[in-house]
Amino acid sequence: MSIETLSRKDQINQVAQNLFREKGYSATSMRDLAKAIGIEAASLYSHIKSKEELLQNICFRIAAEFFDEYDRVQNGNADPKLRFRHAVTAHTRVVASNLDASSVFFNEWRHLNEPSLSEFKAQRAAYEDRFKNLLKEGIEAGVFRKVQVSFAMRLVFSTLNGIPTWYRNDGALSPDQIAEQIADFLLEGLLKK
Amino acid sequence: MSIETLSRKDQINQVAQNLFREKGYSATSMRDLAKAIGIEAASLYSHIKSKEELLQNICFRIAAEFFDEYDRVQNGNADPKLRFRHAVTAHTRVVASNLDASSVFFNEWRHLNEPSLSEFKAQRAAYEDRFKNLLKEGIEAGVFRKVQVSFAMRLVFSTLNGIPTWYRNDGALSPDQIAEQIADFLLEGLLKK
DNA sequence: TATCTTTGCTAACGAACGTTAGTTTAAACA
DNA sequence: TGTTTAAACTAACGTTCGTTAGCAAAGATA
Repeated sequence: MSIETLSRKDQINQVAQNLFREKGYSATSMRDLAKAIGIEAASLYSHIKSKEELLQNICFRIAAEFFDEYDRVQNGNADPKLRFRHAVTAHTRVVASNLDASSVFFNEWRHLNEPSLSEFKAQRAAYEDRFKNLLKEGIEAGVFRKVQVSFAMRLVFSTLNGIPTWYRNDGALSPDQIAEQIADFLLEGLLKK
Repeated sequence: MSIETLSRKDQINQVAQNLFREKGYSATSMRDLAKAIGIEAASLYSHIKSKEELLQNICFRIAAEFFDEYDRVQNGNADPKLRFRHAVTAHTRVVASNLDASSVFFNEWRHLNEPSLSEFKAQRAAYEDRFKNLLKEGIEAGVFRKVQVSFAMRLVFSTLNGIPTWYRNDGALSPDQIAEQIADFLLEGLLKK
């Protein structure tokens, strides 16, 4: 969907995602946002309630995408290695296909106020727990090395959540391609066997 | 060195590191900073030139630490695997021992103005090149899998630069300990061999 | 065409921003 | 002790902030 066919409200959300990512939430003024769209700052308020509402929408929409994509690829039948791979590739695809929103999700969530802030943290913790369980199952099945589950989960998410710092979705590598390569990297490591 | 024995200027830098990390550079006001120290905002300017000078000092001091620690552990004699391990553990130690400054270095550098911004990017690129070369040597020596060097470097730094999002230097795990474990993770991967 | 609703505008509010000027206090030194 | 210097203070500057009020234009509906 090109940007011209979006409703103004959707357009505001999309441009806000991009500006919040590039400049940060606090350093992005409503006048910056309005100017990027081509209207006056006050006109934004015909479509949105507040600046923070924009941040909330961005953070919780992409959070829902993470959950949805995870649930879609976890049918519960596969072995631990494959289930972990599916989770990693699902997460990677969501990030790589939504670079602006993901960046905001990873870096700007702290500017949420209560009660959104607590809700955000709760959802994130629940999502992280799913990956911890996958790691635990892999270790118990003897497929993964005996690493600390919580520690490994943090390293995995560090790797995945850094994607927006370097990946450009410009056709050179598709989201699906980097998803598979990142899964290989996490599972196999750098060393040749 | 406890915070009481610091010069006021060093104290300002230290508190600024912490606030810039916790709230972000733009969301941290000079009044916030002054209040955390226990003086008035205007009094800060007896010791510093500007808010941006604080950011510059933080970013370039930790950048120098990265280079220094890298150079210290690279004597050039070791094999590719060990040289890579030394680079990773050196980087990790600097991050884990300077969580506030590292966070600012990773996340707030974009608020630098020219010419500091270009200088920052140049230094970072030079540092990243050292890791790319280590990866290239490891692949050519047949020790590392044949991955894209630039891609692997990005994944490595994503893993390392995410440390401040989860690590607390509270004695449970020392910087040296996580450095070794992270190096294992990057080299060996999750799968049991 | 007449009416209603949506979407934009200009103007402005009160608050917070980084920073400067000018002054007072405290510390260091003669 | 008297003098100099460093480091704090109060007050305020011009700017920008998110947001609101009130009004005009444009589009949809009757």
